[in-house]
Amino acid sequence: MTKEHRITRQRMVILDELRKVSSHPSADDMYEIVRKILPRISLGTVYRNLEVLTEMGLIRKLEINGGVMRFDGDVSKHYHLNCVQCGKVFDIPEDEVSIQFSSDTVNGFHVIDYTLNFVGLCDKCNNSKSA
Amino acid sequence: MTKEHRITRQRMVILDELRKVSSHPSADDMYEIVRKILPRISLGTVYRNLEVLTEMGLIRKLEINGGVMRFDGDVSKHYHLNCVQCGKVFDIPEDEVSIQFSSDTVNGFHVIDYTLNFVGLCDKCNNSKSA
DNA sequence: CTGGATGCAAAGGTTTTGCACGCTA
DNA sequence: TAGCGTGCAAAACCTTTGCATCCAG
Repeated sequence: MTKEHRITRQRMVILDELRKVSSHPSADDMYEIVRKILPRISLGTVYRNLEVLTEMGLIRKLEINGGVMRFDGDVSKHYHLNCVQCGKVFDIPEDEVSIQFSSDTVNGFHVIDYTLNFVGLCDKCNNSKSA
Repeated sequence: MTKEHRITRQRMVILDELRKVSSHPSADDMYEIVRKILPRISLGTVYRNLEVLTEMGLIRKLEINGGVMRFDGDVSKHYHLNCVQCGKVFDIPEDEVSIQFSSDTVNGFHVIDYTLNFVGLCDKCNNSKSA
């Protein structure tokens, strides 16, 4: 049978805090955030829980720009834009983008899922650039 | 002015070999491939050249599934599918997919580029699964 | 010749893991 | 009470970098 997942204080706090922020933090960012509430938590525990929560479908793991993994407490369908100027990651609602491919079979391959990430300039950086 | 880039034997062999394969190799894969031709080449040189060749636009750097970086000698526009079964990466021609968003401004963001990767089953794995 | 490129090895940064103890269910 | 989870620290991994030497232009 599937492995049992207990609700520990650490796991709960990590999930709660991740859901509060919109910054798409890295594991280390989460470590710093959670440490303010649970000062004795270890980085390993943060990594392990982010992994477990991802498996459970409660959070999403993002691979935005080849570097570190980022995490998202919002599991609803949406895309991301990585600002080349400030490096921050922003949400792009699903309905802003239209993507189509031959149902579940593209070029002989059975498509299960896809990831779509945008690279560009956020509102703030775009304005300060033209100023 | 822009930094000069010399044509060294190592750089040439790396580019040639990458163009020959369709496996989207990692830096370490490339190291093993190139080592058969230049046994004394170092891993650092492979990394440095893959970086330079990417800057020069002669190859592409791919971030397929959060793990290691992979490289592609084909710089024409196309997408990739990562097979969940065998882990290999396959090309998907541009015309198999249609993607649209509000020109260069999506949700207030200035879009410069985007990456689209598919996850699924390759032809081979899909067939052996149903067998 | 000049300075970009290489080989080697060490360092850097992120993520994983072994182990003894703690705590949830 | 069983065994999953935790804290700590070491290890594993991938990638970058310092340095003396080499070589392309």
